[in-house]
Amino acid sequence: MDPQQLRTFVTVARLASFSEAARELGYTQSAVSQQIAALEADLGTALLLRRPVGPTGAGQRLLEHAAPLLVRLEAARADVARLAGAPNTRLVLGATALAVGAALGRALGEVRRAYPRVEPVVRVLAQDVLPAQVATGEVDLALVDGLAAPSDPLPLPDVGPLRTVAVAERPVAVALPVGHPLAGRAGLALADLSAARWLDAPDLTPPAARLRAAAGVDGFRPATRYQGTDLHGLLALVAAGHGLTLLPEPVLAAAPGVGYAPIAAPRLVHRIELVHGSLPEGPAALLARLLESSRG
Amino acid sequence: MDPQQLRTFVTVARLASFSEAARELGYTQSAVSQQIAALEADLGTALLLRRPVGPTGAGQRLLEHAAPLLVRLEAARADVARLAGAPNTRLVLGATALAVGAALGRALGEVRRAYPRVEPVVRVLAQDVLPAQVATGEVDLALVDGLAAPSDPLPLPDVGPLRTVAVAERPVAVALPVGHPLAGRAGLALADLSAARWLDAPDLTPPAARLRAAAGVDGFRPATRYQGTDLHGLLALVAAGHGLTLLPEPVLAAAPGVGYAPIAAPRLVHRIELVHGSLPEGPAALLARLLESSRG
DNA sequence: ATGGGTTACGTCAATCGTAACCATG
DNA sequence: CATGGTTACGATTGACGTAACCCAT
Repeated sequence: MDPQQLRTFVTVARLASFSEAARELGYTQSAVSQQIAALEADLGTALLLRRPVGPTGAGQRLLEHAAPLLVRLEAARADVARLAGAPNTRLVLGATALAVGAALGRALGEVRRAYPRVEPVVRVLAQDVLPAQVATGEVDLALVDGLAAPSDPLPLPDVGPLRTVAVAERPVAVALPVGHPLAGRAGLALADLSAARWLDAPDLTPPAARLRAAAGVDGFRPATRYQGTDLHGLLALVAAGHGLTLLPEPVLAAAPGVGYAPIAAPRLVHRIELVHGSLPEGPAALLARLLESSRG
Repeated sequence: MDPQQLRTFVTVARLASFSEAARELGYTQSAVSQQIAALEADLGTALLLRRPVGPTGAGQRLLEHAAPLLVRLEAARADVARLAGAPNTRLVLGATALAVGAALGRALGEVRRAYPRVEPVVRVLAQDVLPAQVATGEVDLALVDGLAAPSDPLPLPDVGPLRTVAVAERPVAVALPVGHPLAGRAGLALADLSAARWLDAPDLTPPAARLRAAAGVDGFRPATRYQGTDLHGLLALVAAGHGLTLLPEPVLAAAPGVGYAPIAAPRLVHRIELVHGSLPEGPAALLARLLESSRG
């Protein structure tokens, strides 16, 4: 099972065409055909149906394995390259939207003082792609926010040997329109809110499925979906009564126009975790040290 | 980065010898040397120091990536083979020691009635190797027990696309010698026991590091280490006052000679999860269905 | 001098491209 | 009949083994 073969296999499957895949990979259509044939011979099964081109059952299974495999291969290469190559003088930070805050601002300031020549880049991305971006070296480190039980780490996809450290932990509250009867109430149970209308903002807050798992009950039916990473827009929808959302309490305390009530059960925290691989000396390593020690 | 090259690399590193690795892999010493050279050329760095043979820094990093990568490759192959090969007529179940219980016994009985010709095999293994065993097809499915927050899945190593379902969940209690002042006490907090003497039984109960993380405090210093998967021996040590252990409450309730006290905080459960890949029709699939529906 | 990793070189297999071929819509 | 995947074939590349080499105990 050559990685090359796996790459062309996933490409063919994605484009549903041998010739398109050949073009994208810089091969002849014939070479692609031969690679697929070799892979099928190696595994002893047909992987693709031809005309129209699509995965067989076995091909479907292989596809689920192949993508993470290729990510991990690239991650391995990036990891040794990091250690072998020139000392990194850039600083690219990946982060989920809610992970960018005052603590990061302070730390970034110190890094700019120490390395005046580097221009830090902050790239806001979805939670589930960040570990892969770190592993493959597309970002140097990442700040990921999410909900978890106090004792448990965030459930992040495992894409290789990465270090994960919590750098901030805040209580969780539900955002409400001002004047909502529940606003300000203490001891709220998440399960009691399962029948309410919820806002689904996948780039900012945990999805409904996660809420159901945390509360242990069904419900949390999303009424409106908010696509975007902008907090103000989401809060405006909350204020207008379009639904509820779970957010860190300090964020809601500082937001005008919305009320909130802390969630007491189940015991949940909003946590920001720093994800990074090995960091040779440089601005990225400094930023990691600052964030780890600031813890806030 | 050919998988073959990675395999010889990890073998050379493990045996600290080119010639030994060549013997184990069925190559010439020369071929091994050439493969390592090619890999080093590909990655642009020295990976091994010669005479004595050992990994360089970059080699160390690559080793951390290579082992899981090879496991996942084998898992991919096994997964398509499962779907392509002859319908599985065997039944090999992997399980951690505490996951083998009455519910499994009942389910296994039904499987034997439905498939009188198969001889089920139950293989007791450590928690952290079971997912890999499932992925690579060495066992058909696995029952894994462990501690977790009620809403969170067990923290298992991710070795590929596997399905995980909770099949049983029980309260957690601390095992104590009979007559211990805490025995029978309700509302015990785990953190209050951090200074006690603990038994470290890595094959049966969560390690000290996990307890520290769950309780959020230091401590849980292991006094005695118990290597083995036999519950009775461990309980005998508890009864003799050699230390405390965390176990499912029903197990302790049925054990003579030991007392116990349920843990109220943090909210933890002892859960048994079923781990399996795709299961073509056969005894393994039936057992999975039975376990999933019994939930006990 | 010997054990063990490297290098040179010959052989064989694998892979790619060109081009002829065939099947499906 | 045309688009697109397969097969045949020749050329190139790469991988392994033998054997000579070299370096460090």
